[in-house]
Amino acid sequence: MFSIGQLSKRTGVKIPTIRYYEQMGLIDAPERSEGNQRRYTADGLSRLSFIRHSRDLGFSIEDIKGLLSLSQHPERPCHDAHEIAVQHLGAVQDRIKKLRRLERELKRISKCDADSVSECAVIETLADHGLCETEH
Amino acid sequence: MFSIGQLSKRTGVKIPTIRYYEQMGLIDAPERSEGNQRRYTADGLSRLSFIRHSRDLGFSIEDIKGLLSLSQHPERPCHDAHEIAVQHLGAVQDRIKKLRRLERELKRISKCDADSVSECAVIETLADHGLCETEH
DNA sequence: CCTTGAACCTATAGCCACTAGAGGAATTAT
DNA sequence: ATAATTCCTCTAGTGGCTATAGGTTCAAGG
Repeated sequence: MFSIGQLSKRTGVKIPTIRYYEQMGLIDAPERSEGNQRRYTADGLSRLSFIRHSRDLGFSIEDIKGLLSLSQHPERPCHDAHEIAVQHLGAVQDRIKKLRRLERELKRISKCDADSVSECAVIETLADHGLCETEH
Repeated sequence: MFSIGQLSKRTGVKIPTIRYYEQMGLIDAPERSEGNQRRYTADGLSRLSFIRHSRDLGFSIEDIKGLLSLSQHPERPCHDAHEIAVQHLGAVQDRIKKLRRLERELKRISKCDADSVSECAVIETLADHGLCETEH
């Protein structure tokens, strides 16, 4: 039996976040001590680790609800889990593309060696989209 | 003189967002028509374009306030603008790194060809961080 | 057994950068 | 003149937390 603080330390999820997940229905309300404090089992620990890990990978709370309910039904085909992962992969690749364009742009404009703002490439580029090298 | 709708079309910034920027002090409150509707000048247009562009590049509202006040004082050294841009570049590069690790991970786990969830790599990987190839 | 201090409880509000909706007034086109 | 569209303000909601206030319970030391 873990207290919420112990659970937090073991999973790296902050205490208010754990309570938030409970409220959002991601984790079941655990048993309570006589004094009404939450007491978690190993099950709760692994479920929270699953959530933590999924959040690290950028899945939304809604996605995770889906993934969790899948993981609870091992007999079902894993098609749905793939769909969620693949869809997420697409979104991630999009974000990477955009960020790399942005990186190029920022590198370019921060090379500026002007003395005053009037000739500064940072300001100029921000003011005039036409000066950009790439679309974003 | 543009109405807020025309300004929105020209800059691609949604109407409620323009009003939000006004509230946040990013743009000055414009003149009003007799019937109390906002009327913008070319100045307002270019300022909003600047903001739009900066947001596209991922600068925060606070960053943009700084950049705007710099752009308003062309005699000042552009050191500060650089600092903002360079700092932002660092953050962008960090995000890219994380996303690329994540991409690898998602590619790996979505190759799974199991029939049921019980052997599915997606679920397994999410449940057990130890199976990951990379840190994240 | 009693005290102290840490950890816990609930409930509420705040963060960012918007977005949506209600209910009404002004403008524009026909 | 009327109808359609755009505009106004105000309030509340989004996601995923985080912080605060004011109180209760728990575990360890004396």
